Parts: sequence; structure tokens; C-alpha cells
Amino acid sequence: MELDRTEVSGVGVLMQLRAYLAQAQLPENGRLPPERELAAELGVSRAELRKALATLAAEGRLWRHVGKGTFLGNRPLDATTDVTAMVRRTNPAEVVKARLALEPEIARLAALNATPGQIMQMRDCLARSREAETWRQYEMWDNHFHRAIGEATQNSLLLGLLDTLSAVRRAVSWGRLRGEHLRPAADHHSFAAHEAIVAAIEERDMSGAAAAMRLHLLSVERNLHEGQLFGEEEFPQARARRRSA
Amino acid sequence: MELDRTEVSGVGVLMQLRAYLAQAQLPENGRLPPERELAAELGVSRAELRKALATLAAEGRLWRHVGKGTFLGNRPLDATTDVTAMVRRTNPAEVVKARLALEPEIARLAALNATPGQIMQMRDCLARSREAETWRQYEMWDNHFHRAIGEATQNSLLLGLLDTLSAVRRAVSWGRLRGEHLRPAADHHSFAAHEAIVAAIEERDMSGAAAAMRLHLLSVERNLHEGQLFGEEEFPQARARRRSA
DNA sequence: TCGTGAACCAATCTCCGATTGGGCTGGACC
DNA sequence: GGTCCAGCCCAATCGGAGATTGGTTCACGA
Repeated sequence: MELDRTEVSGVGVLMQLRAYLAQAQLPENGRLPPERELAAELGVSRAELRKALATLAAEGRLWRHVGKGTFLGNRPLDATTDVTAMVRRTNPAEVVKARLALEPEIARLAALNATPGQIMQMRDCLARSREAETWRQYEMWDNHFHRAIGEATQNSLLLGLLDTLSAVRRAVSWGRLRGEHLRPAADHHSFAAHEAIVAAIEERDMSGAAAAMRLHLLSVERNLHEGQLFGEEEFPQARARRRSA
Repeated sequence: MELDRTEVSGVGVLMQLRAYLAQAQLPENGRLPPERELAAELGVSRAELRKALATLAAEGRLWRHVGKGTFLGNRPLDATTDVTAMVRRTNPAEVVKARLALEPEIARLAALNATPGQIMQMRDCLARSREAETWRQYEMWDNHFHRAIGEATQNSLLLGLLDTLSAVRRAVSWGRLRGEHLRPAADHHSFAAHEAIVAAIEERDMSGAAAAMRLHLLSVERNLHEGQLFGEEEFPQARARRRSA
């Protein structure tokens, strides 16, 4: 395990470092000793060692970060997308347009891939949303319904995107949900639209499912433009604007 | 500003607390004094105060968290979707299917909303991708191209979703990109497909843009199934599988 | 019986020192 | 006169100790 330093020293620090890495069986993503320590162990100057390490880093064989250390393998990506940043930039109109882009295609894939159990789950969400006694409860089951369709795509990535979209949607329409004592009317337009979506999915009608979802979201968009979110409540801003006019 | 405690004490801690909140002009999302401190200031027991605070929290007027404190307004959402979690669950096939669901619709909206400047930007990306001397460079300009289309939707939320998708895609296909000395062939199929997409966007042909994007991604999917990522390299797994067979 | 105060608990924050990669400089050495 | 190096400083990060804070339990007593 011991390297013959006098032997290798002339051949260049880079080769010596490669030999060290081969000899020290570090685990994947393992951490190397700190620069100063490693330089002393290899019997080279820190500047020389840094040059060799920089070469290996450029090759992508290791990555380094101040305060953390030097690690084997590929630099991990920064990993998180900030939902709050999206929320700050967007608005309800964009949210509906994004849903119109994504959810019909999700419904299409759900019609292809949904299991009978998942279809039952959608139906269950619809039943519960009809029994909802407050708008908040209704919104919860509506969310579950749309997520069930996302699950039925059998595509975890699409489901993740849908979850992100839903998180933004909830955040954007926060505080818009008033009148907790009221409940959706029995003939609330969404009920029929939801039914049509599930029916198309059950019949494995991919285009039909996409179209039904699209129609549903278009009516949501229409309500948005008429200023009545969820069919009965309007934006506080809209009310304030009218009052000041 | 000073409350007459003997006066209000009989009316219930809840009312006393509301009066305190009205009197102490805290900023939005402002922080209340800690329980113990506030209880002493109001001259009530901590248990009583906690009941009143719980009521206000249930009303959504404030939110609390261990170790942090009590704050006015709505509880902020946990805000970040973990890309690494998605990466762990998904695979290249899911990535392509997700792109097939999202990007044609993005191209459709881009055809409607793109500015001439944005179209020029797309063309610039294509030119640079043709001049790329390594696959890594090509992939970079390909990314820029698809993102330029996302920007052209004028929808920050869709752009955010596309960015998330791209981050996952890059992470999933990481290390798949070999042969840095090679470069895309001059007749690489993506070049023509990209051209068709921009042309449709420029002609404001929404359906055509969506169709062109769909065709492009279908060919990407086909290459994936043939095991040659980026037209020349295959998955290490595939090679290993064949070797062991 | 009920509320009270005190103690305990776990999550979180804050502060400080140690560690680490990155960078600069004076001086030794040939 | 140029090259290399040890030493030092810098900023980012980590890790631990102690304090803070909402949540919970429990014995005591009016």
C-alpha cells in the first residue's frame, strides 16, 4: 500500500496522484484528504498538488468545493427548484394556461395507463368532492382527483411536474378561498366535467380524455376571466378595484 | 398603548389577545413575542394564552412552529421540490415521455407568443449547435434552444416547469455523454427537426410547431429505444447487459 | 375538578471555532 | 531573472455548544 515516492516523484505529480487514488480504495463519491494533508503525504508542494487536482477536476473525475473538500465522482446538482420563486413571478392566468398545456396530455396518458384501481380512486375523489361541505374541502378532493390522474400516467416525472404545478397553484390562489360556510352547488359545472374525464379514461379514449380535461380547464379559465374563482367568489383585488372606482 | 388588564381580563383571553394584536402594529408576517413572555405581559397563564393562540391559528390569522416562534399571516409553504428525489425515481424513458407531453404544447404557445427577437435567439442557438465541436457543446446549445422556446411562451410558470424537466433530464443522462472528441454529424437528424420547429413558430403555425416538436421528440425516443443516445453512444447499462449475456 | 406553574422535550436558531479549497506574496534557490 | 515554495490570509462550510421556542406532561393546590 505504500508508494515509493522517490521512484515516482520524477514522473509528475499527476501520475503520482492517479496512483494514490487507485491504491486508496475510496468508495464512490468518497472524500479525499484535505489538500495540505495530501500534499504532505505525497511529499509534494501544495501548488503542484493543486495543479494535478485541477486536471482531474477538469476531467470530471473529481470535484471540489471551498469549505467542503475534494470528492470523487461527479459534482451533485443543486437539486432544488424554488416554488416560491415561481409564485412570485406568476399569476392565476399563467397558472391556468400552464394547466391547459400539461393536464390534457396527462389525461391522455392516464387513459392509456390507468389501472382499474386507479380509476376507482378517481371516482372516490369525485364522490367525496360532491359531499364536501366547504369550498376548502372541495378543493382538497379536487386536488386529489387531478393528482390521481397524474398517478395513473405511471410516470413519476410527470407526476412530479404536476405536483409542482399544483403547489404553485395553491400558493397563488391562497387567501382567495373565502366563504367557508358555503359549499359548491350540487350542479357545479366541475362535477359534470370531472365525470366526463373519468368516463373517457375508463373507456381508454385517449383523445377524449385529453379533450374533456381541456374543456374542464377552459371553463375554469372562463370563470377566472369573469372574476369568479370557484364559481362564486371573486378576487379580493377585483372587489377592491371596483370599490375604489 | 397600555392595556387595562383588570378591565379586559374577565372578557376572555382571546379578546385580550386580539386587542393586543391590534394595538401592537406588527408588520405583515411579523413575529409575536414568545409564549412565556406574552403570557406574562398580558397577565394570563401560559395555558390560557395557548388556547387563544390556537384559536387564532385555526382561523389562519397566525401560524406557529417549534423553535421558530409565532408569526402573523399564512404559513409559508415548504417551497422546494427536490429534483434529486425525482431523479432517483425516474428513468430516461419517463423523461422522454414527459417531454412529449409538455414540449409540444410549449411549442404551440411559443408560436402564438414569440417575439421576433426570441425567434432570432432560437436561430442563434441552432447555428451555434451546428458549430459545436463536442457533444457536450452541442447538448448545451440544444438546451438553450429548447429553453428559448419556453421563454417564448411568455409564461414564467411553464418556463419553470420546463427548467425542472431539463434539470432532471440532465441528471438522468449524466455520464452517458461520452466521446468528447467526436462531434455531431453534419446531417444529424436533430438539425432538420429543429429547423422545422423554428420555421413553424415563425409562421405562427401553432399546430405545426407542436407537431414538429412532437416529431423531433419521437425521433429522440426512437434513438433511445435503439440504445444509441445522441445518435452514437449507447447506455453503459445496455453494453454491460449485452456483455453478460 | 380544574387550572396553574414548573419541568421536560424536540425542533430550531445563533454564535463561535475549526476546517477547507482558493489565492496572494516575499523570499530562497538555481 | 525566473521558478518554485512555504507561509499567510480569505471566504465558504462544517460541527458543536448553548439558548430559544412551541408542544407536552405532571404534581400540586384552590
